[in-house]
Amino acid sequence: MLKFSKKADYALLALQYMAMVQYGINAVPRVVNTKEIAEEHNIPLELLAKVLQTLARHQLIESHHNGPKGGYVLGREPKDITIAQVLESIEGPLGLTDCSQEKYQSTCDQIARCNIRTPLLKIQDSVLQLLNGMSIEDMMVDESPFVIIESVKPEGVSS
Amino acid sequence: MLKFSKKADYALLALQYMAMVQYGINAVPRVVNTKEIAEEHNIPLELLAKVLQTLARHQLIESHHNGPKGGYVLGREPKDITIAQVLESIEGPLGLTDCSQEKYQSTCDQIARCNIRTPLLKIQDSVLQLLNGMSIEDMMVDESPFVIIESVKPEGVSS
DNA sequence: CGTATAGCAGACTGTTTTAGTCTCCGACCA
DNA sequence: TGGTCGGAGACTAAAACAGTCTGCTATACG
Repeated sequence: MLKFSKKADYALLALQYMAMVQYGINAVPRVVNTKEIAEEHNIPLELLAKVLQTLARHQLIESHHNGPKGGYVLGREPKDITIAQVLESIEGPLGLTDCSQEKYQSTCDQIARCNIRTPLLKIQDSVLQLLNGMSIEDMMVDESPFVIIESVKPEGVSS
Repeated sequence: MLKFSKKADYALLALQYMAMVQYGINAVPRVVNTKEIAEEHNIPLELLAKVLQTLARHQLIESHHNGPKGGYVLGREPKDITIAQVLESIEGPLGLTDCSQEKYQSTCDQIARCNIRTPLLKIQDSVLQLLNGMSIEDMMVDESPFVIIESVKPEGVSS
């Protein structure tokens, strides 16, 4: 179903929150800690903690390891944190198939006669481009200017 | 990682194969059975059987329930079978988050203060549009005209 | 000081999903 | 009438996911 994991959702929520605190209108930039975000968004504290640690390891956020006043701030401007980067930090390199990573090609039993690899890689590249074209900044608007994109379904899939 | 399931991969492989048999250059249209596809692509027979049954239930393919001469043919022209339709048949309605399906919104603990729903739905719509814009027909070319799309990565994610 | 609070790291657990198997059924053709 | 096909469901093993717990180090503050 191409679904994001909970961890990815939490990461995006947290980053959006931090962006609002630091760069939002009338914002008073400050360090935010895990607990604050967890309570704000009703996220299991320890799980969010792991997510934020991962984001810090990937330099999307900066940790201020300062005891009771510790916490995190964004590692760069919201516009420079793309959705793709967040997903890759949390879920690892993203690819529609295993064979999009060189090192896993050998594990595919179908590769010998696989005729769908190239078109699939093409799709994957478009998805990646899409996810890299959107950043945390785009998530900071209250009422996102929702562009109604006509879903081009030649024929519906009967259920 | 946004990966397709094995079943989805198998479905696409099978559909591409059937399309080549029926509509390929110099093709002699005929019914193909599960075994043939499984051997051709080195796919576990019984698993592929389930996949094809699902595709038949969704009318993407037609089953010819005719004993030893039974098998499947495409339910419509390759250009009218989009990747999105295949995925939805196999993996159910696709959405980046649970809350993209109305019925599951109530199960989300974050929805009260969720600021990322709208932008996420926007991304999802684009992905859907992408997957609906590509069909089995596009997978029939031997050397797919791979369009080099510059991956727009503002800044890399350090590992 | 020393204690409470913050992040860091990894082991651990329960649940769900995925991949794959097995069995039995009904239809059909020869 | 037996062998071969699709249809359907139960079943199992393994991996992924979500969440928890425990112990560690650093630091602010009283």
